[in-house]
Amino acid sequence: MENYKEDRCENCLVRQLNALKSLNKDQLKRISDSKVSKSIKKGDSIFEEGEKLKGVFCVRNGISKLSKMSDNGKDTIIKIATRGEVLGQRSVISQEKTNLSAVAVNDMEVCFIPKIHLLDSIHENPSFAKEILLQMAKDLKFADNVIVNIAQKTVKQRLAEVILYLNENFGVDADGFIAITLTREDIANIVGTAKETCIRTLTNFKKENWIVTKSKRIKIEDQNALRKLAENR
Amino acid sequence: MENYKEDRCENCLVRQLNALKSLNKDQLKRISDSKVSKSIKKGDSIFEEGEKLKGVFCVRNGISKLSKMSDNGKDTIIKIATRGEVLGQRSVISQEKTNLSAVAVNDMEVCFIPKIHLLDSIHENPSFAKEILLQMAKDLKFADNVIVNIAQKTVKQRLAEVILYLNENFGVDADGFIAITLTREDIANIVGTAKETCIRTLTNFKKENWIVTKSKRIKIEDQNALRKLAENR
DNA sequence: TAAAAAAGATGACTTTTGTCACTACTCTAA
DNA sequence: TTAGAGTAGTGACAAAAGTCATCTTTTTTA
Repeated sequence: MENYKEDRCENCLVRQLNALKSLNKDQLKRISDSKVSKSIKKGDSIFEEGEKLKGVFCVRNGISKLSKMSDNGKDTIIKIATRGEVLGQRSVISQEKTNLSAVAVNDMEVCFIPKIHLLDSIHENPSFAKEILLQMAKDLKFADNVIVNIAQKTVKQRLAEVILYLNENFGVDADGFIAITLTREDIANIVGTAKETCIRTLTNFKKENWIVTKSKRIKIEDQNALRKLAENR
Repeated sequence: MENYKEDRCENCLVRQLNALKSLNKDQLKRISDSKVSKSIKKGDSIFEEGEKLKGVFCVRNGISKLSKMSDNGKDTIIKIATRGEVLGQRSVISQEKTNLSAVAVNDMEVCFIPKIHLLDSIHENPSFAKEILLQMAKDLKFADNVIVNIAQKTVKQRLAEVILYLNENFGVDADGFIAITLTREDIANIVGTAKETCIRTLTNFKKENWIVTKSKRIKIEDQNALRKLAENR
């Protein structure tokens, strides 16, 4: 956690939570004043599973993968977080060690908000607390979906779903390629399969002309076909 | 939702949330007065996926399975809820249709608490809101674990884990059998596998003398062996 | 309490997925 | 600019899990 520098980061935490209106000026100022921002290099970790966090991290720029290690030594990526999203909320709220690791997928800028501010605001400001509740409710619903998908769908279907998800959430670049480049292994770790199986399935999609790849990058050519597969139709 | 009867159910919601101290007398009385209790027969549903709930349900007696249907028509059981647990919280808080179905595993008694009371208490009482936040944080952590397990472990390992979980959470009866009897299909739906695979794996465990079964009921004979398997040692 | 329904169990077979070993490509840092 | 590290891709094979059919046992209910 070295390398901090003072900085106003435009109240990213607050903005992300859509709760700007629910914090008064004093609270805002207090949070804003205490923030420090930090640069993180691609591949470096923001925090590691098992760490006790002193606050939350708000993504200003770049992309982070949140993953958890299984007993067999393999990682599963639980979530991909981008600009505006808050990392470490869950464990700060429950005052436990974090159950996830956060690693930068590309160069990032995050700002750190000491936990006292988060906890105080929750306690003093019901609307703020409610915003956080809503955020967690959303995460929970998402998690339920992931569980059902992994439990019931094939790798083929889950991979199709993940590609569609990435396409929808990160958009495409000028050439139409999905604007987030993950390694095949990362994708496999989101899908919950082996790297080789992931690559083979991508090859399969290419042969069907549903996608095109250019080294790491992926472009969707037939969204409907992917959707049909993912949704079992 | 017919068949209500007036009843004080000892503030189950409040008790479950460990937040008794955080509600004042007025709030307690208001919630207590508005509660209605209901009997639900084994196999009947409390609510169905997609319903808009008018409140939450607190389990007074019996066991409920919370499940979600996949596109392929197969159920996955996300959670087993018992005495003191609250059903429908997530969707009431986010004011959305529920993403899960709740079905009674055996005869149940639940009490219904109109959502207005939950929402009001959250807004008026920071400690109460925080208790709910903690509850959801816990659920979220649990969900993360389930995701990693389904993604990385074999059916054998997950089944061992589920048996240990049931044993720990529901205890054993006079003969040492786990005090919750689920069908093999229910167990398969928790593990996220086919009924036949589940049965075969149980047979396997029996041959290893790790468990004993008596029709539906299961007794653990070698907890260490199961744990070792589940934890990849 | 007997018939029907539901659930458990198992075999045979197929499909899916994982593992290991290796080659080829691509990016990055000296 | 080039060597080396990291990543993509593929084949061959093994293991895990799913499906379908069938029979037995248990549970429910008329």
